[in-house]
Formats: sequence, structure tokens, C-alpha cells
Amino acid sequence: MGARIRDDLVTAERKRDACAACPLGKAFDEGRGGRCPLVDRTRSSGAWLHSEGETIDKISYIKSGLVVLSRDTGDRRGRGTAWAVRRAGSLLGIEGLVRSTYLDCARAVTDVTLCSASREDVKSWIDTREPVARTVLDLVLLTQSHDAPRRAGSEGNAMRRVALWLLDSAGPGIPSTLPRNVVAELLGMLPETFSRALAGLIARGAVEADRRSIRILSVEMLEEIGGAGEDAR
Amino acid sequence: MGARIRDDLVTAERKRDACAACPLGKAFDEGRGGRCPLVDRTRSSGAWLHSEGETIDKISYIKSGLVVLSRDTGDRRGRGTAWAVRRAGSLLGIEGLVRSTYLDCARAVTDVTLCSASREDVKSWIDTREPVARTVLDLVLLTQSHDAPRRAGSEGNAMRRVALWLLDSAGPGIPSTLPRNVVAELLGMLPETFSRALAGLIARGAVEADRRSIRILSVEMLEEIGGAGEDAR
DNA sequence: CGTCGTCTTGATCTTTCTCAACCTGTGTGG
DNA sequence: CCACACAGGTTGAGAAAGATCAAGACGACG
Repeated sequence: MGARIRDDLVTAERKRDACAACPLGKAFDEGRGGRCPLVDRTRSSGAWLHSEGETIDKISYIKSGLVVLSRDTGDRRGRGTAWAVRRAGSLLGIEGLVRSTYLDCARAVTDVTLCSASREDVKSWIDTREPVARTVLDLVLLTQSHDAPRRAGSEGNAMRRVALWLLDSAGPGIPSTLPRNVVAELLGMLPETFSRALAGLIARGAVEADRRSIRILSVEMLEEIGGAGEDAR
Repeated sequence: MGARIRDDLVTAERKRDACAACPLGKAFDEGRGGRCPLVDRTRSSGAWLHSEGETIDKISYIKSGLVVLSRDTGDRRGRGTAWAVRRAGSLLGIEGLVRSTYLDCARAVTDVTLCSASREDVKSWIDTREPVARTVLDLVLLTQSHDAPRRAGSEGNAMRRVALWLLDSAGPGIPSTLPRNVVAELLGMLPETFSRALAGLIARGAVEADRRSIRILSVEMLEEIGGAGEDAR
């Protein structure tokens, strides 16, 4: 039993430390102190976190991992079309502040750690702790800044879109973690087309790749390919 | 001079009324009263409000009119690619809370009335008036809810995308006000393709159109066309 | 009435989607 | 430990869709 108690203490302490590192935890603490209502939960790669149209029960802060959002565009394939990636530091289901159902389907594409609370808790929390609304606002706006509008077919051919995407997301290591078929969807093309475009880039020596990772060999070359047609006018 | 003074009074009164009708004005008023720092300005159709990458000087609330956002995707055409519409009730340049340059180019596509203040004013305003952050957050989230992720080519053919778009935006009267060439861009297709797709819908009797407006004749037919292929699997 | 910008229509060519076969690494059960 | 099935990825050939180029129609406006 002594061991059990010590475990609880360790857990509580860990939570305090973790919350101090999280912007929401900090915002919550400001002024009053106390315990942030969000609690950790983990999901493993491939898990569906929620579906579009479902009643929003939880609002979550992503502590680690990658989540892909997809939305049914009145489309075939059951789960809709992927359109954005959410990483550590983003909120999931924050639309719960203004509506009652999820806007997107969310799927973990790596193991993820979330920090979640019920929609109602988050709502009342935001209304009673002043700094929190501001922090949430910042998180939402930051997330929004990273969402590049989806490039459609009329905005360059497949190879160009792949080149631009590689340039955008080479740093955060997405290329190595996202399944290729998800990347293709994010870029609005079929896996086959993505594969061919990538093969083209490899043939030109701009990147090298094996089955699970892509490495950029020449940023200049990618920029050239990505910008091709830019000033052709 | 008497006339001048009366004019000022009328103006002040008008401003108070206008602010009472605006969610930001109300949020500002809550608790302390006082004058909302945002002031009206109007722009006429076709005017560029700001450009991507420019230093953010103003943050605005749209009181009336339509604004199209476009973003340079490393693309040809000077001003980038249109990707979203902002209407009355949305904020422009709110990304100023988390960054110093505009994310998008913004162009008025109808005459617009904006209510604007400098980035610094809005920032300090948000930090000193608690309800405001929450209100702004709501506005941002609501706006986000309306942004459908851009449908790419792989998500149905041109006619389908046009049908879905008509269903989405028939109410607010966008079809009649947005230049067709902007609509095409929003849908990720060329004006020619849009024109042909529309001709197809007209041929089927789903809509009728003249050069500047589109009228839906049969919602069911549009839904059928929009959903075509959905369960074909 | 003529010019301009926007929209439409037509013909052709490029691209990507589609369908199908095949490859390759992973995990499973015998 | 091996055979096997399976999912994700690649490659190929053909068809369909949209992009491109070019010309013409229409309405707005001076």
C-alpha cells in the first residue's frame, strides 16, 4: 500500500510538471493556481479519435504525435478526404466552443498523447479563467497559420505540388512519419500519382527515398521545380 | 458651426448604435462601458485591402460586403490563388495577434464596410477587456467552420464540385455577387472549366443562369449530381 | 457607337485518374 | 523457421477529364 501511495504522489507531481510545460496549464494556473482539468490519454497509431458529425464530447490538446483531419466532401471513401495535419501544440475539437458536432474526422497517424476534458468543462473553464480564452485564441490562430490552403489541380502539376510540399514540411519530419497514401490525399492526388511524381523527383536527383522516408538532396532543385511557371507569364 | 456640432453628435450616436449591434462592440462594453476603438471605413468593390506578407497594420471586422482571400502558392498569377470568402461578421487580419505579417491577400468583391483598428490597439484591447478574447475566439472558430477544405481534382469532376458549391452557397447570395472567374478559382478550376460545368448543369435543367446570376431550379437534381459516385463502390 | 473586360464556345493536347498486375516488407500461424 | 496472407507501395497501359490556346459573344461604360 505504501507503494501505491507513492505512485499516486509521483503521478500528481508528474501532472504538475507536465501542466507547467503546457500553455493551457500555464494559463490556467495564472492568478489562482489549481489543477488543470485536462487529463492525459494516449492513442496508438491508426486509431480514429472522432468522426465528423459526431457529438463533441471531448476537447483535446495534442501533447505529442500527429493527427490527420479529414472531412467528408460528399465523397466516396467512407471517411472523407484528408485535408490537414495537426501536431503537438494544436487543439482538437475546439469547434466545440461554437457548435455541438465535430467538423472533421480525426485519425492518429503516429502514437499520440492527448490532454482532454469534456466540452462542458472546457467551456466553463474558459469563461471563468480569463487568460485561458486568450491562450486558446492564440493556439487556434497559430494552427490556422500553418494550414496552407489546399492546392488544386489547376495550381501546378503533381511534381510541382510534391516539391512544394517537401519544402514546406521537410523540417518537422513529416515525410518520414506520414504514410505515403495520406500525403497523397493531403496533396489532392492519388497514391499512384504521388508515387510517379516522387519517382520523377528522384530521377532528377532532387530527393532520395526508400519505402518509408524521403530525404531532400537539393533544396535549390526543389525550389526550381516548385517555382516553375511562376514567372512564365 | 451649430450644424457641425449636431453632425458630430449624430455621428457619435450612430457609432454607439452600430457598436451595440456588433459582437465586438458589445464585448467591449461589457463591464466597463466606453467606446470601442474600432472605426468604420469603406472600400469599394475591387479594392485590395492588403497583401500577403505585408506588415499587419490594421485588424478589421467586416460589417458588410464580401472579401476574397487569396494566397500565393508559389504560383503564376501575381496575386495568388483565391481560397476563401469572408463575409459580414468575420475578422480580417486577426492573425496579427500571433504574427506580424498578413497571411493572405484580401480583395473586396463587393463594396465593403469594415470596422478597423491598429494591430497594437486590438492587442492591448484584448488583453485588458476580458470578454473580448472570448468573443474573438468565437468569431474565429465560426469563420473556420464555414471554410470548406478546398476540393481537389480527385474529389469529383468539375460539374460535381459546382453542384456542391451551389448547394452550399445558394442561400447567402454569393452566386449573384461573386465574379464567375473568382468562383472558378475558389473551386480550383479554370474559368473555362467552370463555364462548361455550369453549361452542363443548365443543359440538365438543374439551374438557370445569365451572365451575372445563377438560379437553382432543382435542389434535388443538384444533390443527385453532387452525390454521384458517393455510393458507387 | 466603339472599346474593354468578362464570359463562353470550340479544338487539341497534356495530365491525371482508373484499372490491373506486381513488388516488398511485416506480421501470423503452423 | 518457413510459408503465407496482407497492406502499402510501385509500375504500366488505356481512357477520361481538365488545361491550354484561340476566337468569338455579350454586356457595361464612356
